[in-house]
Amino acid sequence: MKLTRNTQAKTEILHLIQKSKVALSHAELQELLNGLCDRVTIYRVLERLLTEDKIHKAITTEGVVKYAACQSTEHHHHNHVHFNCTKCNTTSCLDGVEPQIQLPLEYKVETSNFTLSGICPNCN
Amino acid sequence: MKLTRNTQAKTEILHLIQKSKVALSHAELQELLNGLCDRVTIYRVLERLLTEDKIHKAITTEGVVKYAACQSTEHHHHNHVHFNCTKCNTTSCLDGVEPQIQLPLEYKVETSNFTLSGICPNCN
DNA sequence: TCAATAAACGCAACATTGTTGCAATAATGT
DNA sequence: ACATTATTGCAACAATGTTGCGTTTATTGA
Repeated sequence: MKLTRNTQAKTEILHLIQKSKVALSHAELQELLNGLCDRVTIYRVLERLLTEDKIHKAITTEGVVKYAACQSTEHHHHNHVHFNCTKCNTTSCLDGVEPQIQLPLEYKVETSNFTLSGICPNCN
Repeated sequence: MKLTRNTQAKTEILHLIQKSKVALSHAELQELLNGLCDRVTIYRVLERLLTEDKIHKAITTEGVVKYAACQSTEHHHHNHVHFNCTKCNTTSCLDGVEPQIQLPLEYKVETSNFTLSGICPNCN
């Protein structure tokens, strides 16, 4: 495996994502980082964290890309559901929920994205 | 209901989406339209077609927004699954497939987006 | 501990995608 | 055919994402 270094930017970005209850967009991370590193660096760090399986993508029903920490490293399924609240504009993982889908065998699934949008319990 | 006019751009864009077997992005539509109308008009027409329920959005696992025609106007469910082939880079509706999701009652779902990514039967 | 190495960074410049205001145009009802 | 107003084109802008390159810095081994 290729060497990947734990830089200040990478450490801080991962911490931010991990301690956040909701998935964060690039713009939100940039805000939180408050100039600690360059815009471009954020993109590159996120790319690295994705390939290292430290974080995963959640895509809202509007097409906005957000990032969330991967939980249990052990049997962590990426095919869980994300919920995007249109009121507080947060996206979070519904960890318990796993969608059941029966699709024709000819399809080979590699990645998936399930996102529901609406009103979350907090805003209800 | 407010008046909406059937302009040349709107008619052509809807035709393109309807006769296409796969969902089309804004960029792909612009290419196909070959200068028939402005970039901005395409955005506005798509917006109108969405509110008129003539088309619906499909969002790839990469966050790219694509548009597909709504099929049977009668009992057309928008919570079907889209499949995005990473080889031929097409996104299409899996009309028969409907995901089963049990989520806590406190969540009020308004819209949803289910997208699988991988290899489609044609590229297999 | 320190020097060598290459991963990671900052910056600038660019590409793509989406939005807004306003004057000109064209689709509809009469 | 005409008046009304939805729709368009254009220009300008904002937001988002990418690339190249010279510099910095985290790591490894002497």
